[in-house]
Amino acid sequence: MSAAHPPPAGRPDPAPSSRRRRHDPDRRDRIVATCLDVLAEHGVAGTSHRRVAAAADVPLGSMTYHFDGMDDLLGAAFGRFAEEAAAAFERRMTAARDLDEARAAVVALITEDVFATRRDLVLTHELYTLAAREPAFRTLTNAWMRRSRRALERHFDPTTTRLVDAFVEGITIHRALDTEPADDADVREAVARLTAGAA
Amino acid sequence: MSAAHPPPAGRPDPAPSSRRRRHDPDRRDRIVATCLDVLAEHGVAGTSHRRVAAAADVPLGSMTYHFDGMDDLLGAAFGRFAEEAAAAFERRMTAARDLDEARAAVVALITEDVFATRRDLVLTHELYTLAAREPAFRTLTNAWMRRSRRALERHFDPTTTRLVDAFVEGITIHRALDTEPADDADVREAVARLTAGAA
DNA sequence: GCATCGAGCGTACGATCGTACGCATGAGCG
DNA sequence: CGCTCATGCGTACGATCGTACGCTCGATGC
Repeated sequence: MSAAHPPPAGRPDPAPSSRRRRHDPDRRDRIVATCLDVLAEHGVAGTSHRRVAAAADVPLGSMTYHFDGMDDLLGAAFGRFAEEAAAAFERRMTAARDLDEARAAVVALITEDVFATRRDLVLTHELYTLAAREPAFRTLTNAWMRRSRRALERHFDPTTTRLVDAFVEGITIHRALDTEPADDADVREAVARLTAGAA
Repeated sequence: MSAAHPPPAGRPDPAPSSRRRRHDPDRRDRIVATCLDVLAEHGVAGTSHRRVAAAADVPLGSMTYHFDGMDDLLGAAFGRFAEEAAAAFERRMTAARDLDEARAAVVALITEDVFATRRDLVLTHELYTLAAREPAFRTLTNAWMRRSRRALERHFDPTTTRLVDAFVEGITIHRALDTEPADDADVREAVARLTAGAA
């Protein structure tokens, strides 16, 4: 923490300067991105304005300037996270060309670690926990889920979609908790069963 | 919160007094129980020694006396929670007499709110989140899961057990997040499929 | 070129945190 | 009946928190 900013020196590109260097959209983004790192490492409980500011190498004052308090910051950070996760999910699912490929995609999402880096796992649960307790954050998780489901519904009927979605969620938890998770083969088998006749 | 406790009046039995009233095992228990309430309401992030002490109506000093810091307190509280949850789960599952009743029990666990009061949902996720980030708490969740699974394995083979367990977990999340969860009938159907030929 | 104005940040304040330290107090023994 | 000692608690300290306030300073209009 000691010698923070680049400092007086730095400023990579004071160059362009053509028009407003003032309202730097970079700042806000960097804060949001860094906030996710801090959240992944210290959890909501350990995330403070100061810690994020230090990690993002921005002055503390920027925090209250760019965000209306802690909840606003958390909302922005988790919003971005959910956005990216949903996008990745969509990409994966829309790439599938038929039912079998869709099933394979679901299995891949679980077994490969696309969705399962420890970081993402932690962030996901941190968000879920927040949403479970505070309804305000549920609009965020709901939007995320809705989007994921829409992607699944390109291949499965709505009912099957909900079931598969839940199953994926559950397996993901078990992975996050290091509980000896089900074998890949068993997961494949289970997905097959859940989606039997489900176009 | 205002007028909580039974209060100054109470002390049901200062009576016995025959031997040591000093080491009051009640104190510690009440702190642990109250801590769970605080956790459910404010989350790990909002749980402090002071808040718990106030809610449990014990002096602040008791906190550091009975527990070696915050983590110890959290461990004790979540330990009790997991213990109770596992016991309830076991009771439910061991009551089933055959495969069909076992399936019904699993469905009941999901559809009825035995396991799904908002409070328990919140506490569960709060614990999972902690465990996802801090390995120390994973021994706790692992023990819980292992116990739950052993109960399931009275009726299903190990592989099926893991799959069903994951499915239950996933549906539970969806309920916690108020995402429109799957219909009861669909859940029943899904469990049937997952457990087809799984004695 | 200068006056003006708002974007952005440095700093300081009050609240609250976890924890250590030392005293009260009542049980147990002679 | 009094001494002793550990249990249990009141309190105070240093660190850290979120946030408000006011200054700096570059961009813009004349």
